[in-house]
Amino acid sequence: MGFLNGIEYLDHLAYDSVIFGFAGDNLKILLMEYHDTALFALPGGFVQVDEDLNDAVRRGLAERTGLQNVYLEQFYTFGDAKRNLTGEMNKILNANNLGDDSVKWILNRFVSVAYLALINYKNVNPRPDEISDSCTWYDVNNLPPLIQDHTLIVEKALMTLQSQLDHKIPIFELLEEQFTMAELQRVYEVILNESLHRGSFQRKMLSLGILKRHEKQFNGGAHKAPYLYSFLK
Amino acid sequence: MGFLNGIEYLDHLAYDSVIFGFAGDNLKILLMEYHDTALFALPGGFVQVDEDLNDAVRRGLAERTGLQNVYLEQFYTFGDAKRNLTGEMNKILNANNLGDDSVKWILNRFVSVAYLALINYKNVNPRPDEISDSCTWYDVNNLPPLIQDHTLIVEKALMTLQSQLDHKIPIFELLEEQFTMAELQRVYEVILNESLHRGSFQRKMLSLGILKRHEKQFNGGAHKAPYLYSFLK
DNA sequence: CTTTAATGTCTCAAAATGCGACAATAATCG
DNA sequence: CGATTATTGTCGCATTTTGAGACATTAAAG
Repeated sequence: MGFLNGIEYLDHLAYDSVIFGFAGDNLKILLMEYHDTALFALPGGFVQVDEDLNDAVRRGLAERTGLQNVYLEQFYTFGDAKRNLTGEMNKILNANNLGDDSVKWILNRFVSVAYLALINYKNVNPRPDEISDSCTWYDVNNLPPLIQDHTLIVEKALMTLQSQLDHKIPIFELLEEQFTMAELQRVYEVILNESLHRGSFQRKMLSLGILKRHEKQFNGGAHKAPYLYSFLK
Repeated sequence: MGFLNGIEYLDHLAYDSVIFGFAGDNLKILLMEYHDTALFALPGGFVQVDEDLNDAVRRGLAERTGLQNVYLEQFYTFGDAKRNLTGEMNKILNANNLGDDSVKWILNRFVSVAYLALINYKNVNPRPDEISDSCTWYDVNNLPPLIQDHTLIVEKALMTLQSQLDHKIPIFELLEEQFTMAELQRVYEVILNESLHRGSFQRKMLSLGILKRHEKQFNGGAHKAPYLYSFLK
């Protein structure tokens, strides 16, 4: 077991979360930068000895974003023996004056269970923890270099999103309560990384019977004002 | 850490494998029965301290089935704090005279990474390990009661199979090198748990361009002899 | 008032799908 | 040995889904 701030955690087990938001025209994820290291990482954490794995991830997510009840899905567990580079972790520990023996367990090998979350960009107030300078949004197609195998984790998260876009993923978690058809289409296009035909997309979405149409908005933009939609539930 | 037969394993981390085969007209999975306990479980194991998680699972699979290079896919990690019922494990340890302190670590909480495998029923020679009486096939729709949350693990494996049947799953791993269209259709029907229209299924499969048609077989059965097919690769 | 560009909808062709029907075939049985 | 029977491969047809362009509508900009 390992201790951190007096709390006991399972050794060798961690989680990392790929937290997706949608802003402007692009998918973003939350990244943390550690003090004085220029090392970027996915927000992650450890599992307390009597805590459900899923609860641990929700706890960490709430601490980082202030959000409860977000859409959260486990997608893969990364367990290569060599995935933990002790050099990087040493640098982080030293920069934070955490070099004493009581936290040496953090340098051990860790198997990490990876989760993806879909959240509304605007509802979030990212909060860095004690050992990180920042916790901010980065464009998924323009990430800084990440520690360990975190780039691979992000790639796998994206693949999971793509493969599940048709069925299971509640895309509305990424959008405002009300949104235009163009915004919805843009989310699909960014996740699938391909452009879709406007007419066909609109017809398909409306035929699914999952959208409620509201009055037209007067959004101040030029040209014909679009309807607003929301997801039925 | 924990030791077993002089080998060191990561504590708190295990894997379980749902090994699918297709025989007669049904999906089957491999289950183990522990000595003198009437307890059934999925074949599983532990991860050595310097071993990749995926390698550990392949090692265990080879030991149980004698097979190398099988299709293997990680599908979920089960991490509830209460998923390990010490009563069941105690019973198993006692029945095997393993009650001494050196294996008490097995009674700890374990997070288990679950894998599914697709293998050819006929190529397998299931081998029980030291603490199990048997390692044999059971019809997926008629399983004995399983320990811990293993029934849940099987259900999730089946759901994963269903959701991936269209895209990613190499179904041919379940079949002989050559097979009839009726056999292939039966595999789909069993996994999807619904009957399919014969003509449409044949047309669809042939249109995919992934099948090679061979000469007709003389299978000794009555009626018109069907073509044999194999998957292109 | 005209221009411009985004929006909602429609039409048409092409493709995919559901479902039944038909002829061909090979073992079985009278 | 010929008729029966059940299975197979294929086809036809109606229906549904999809891809792509076209049109009128609309609201801001010039």
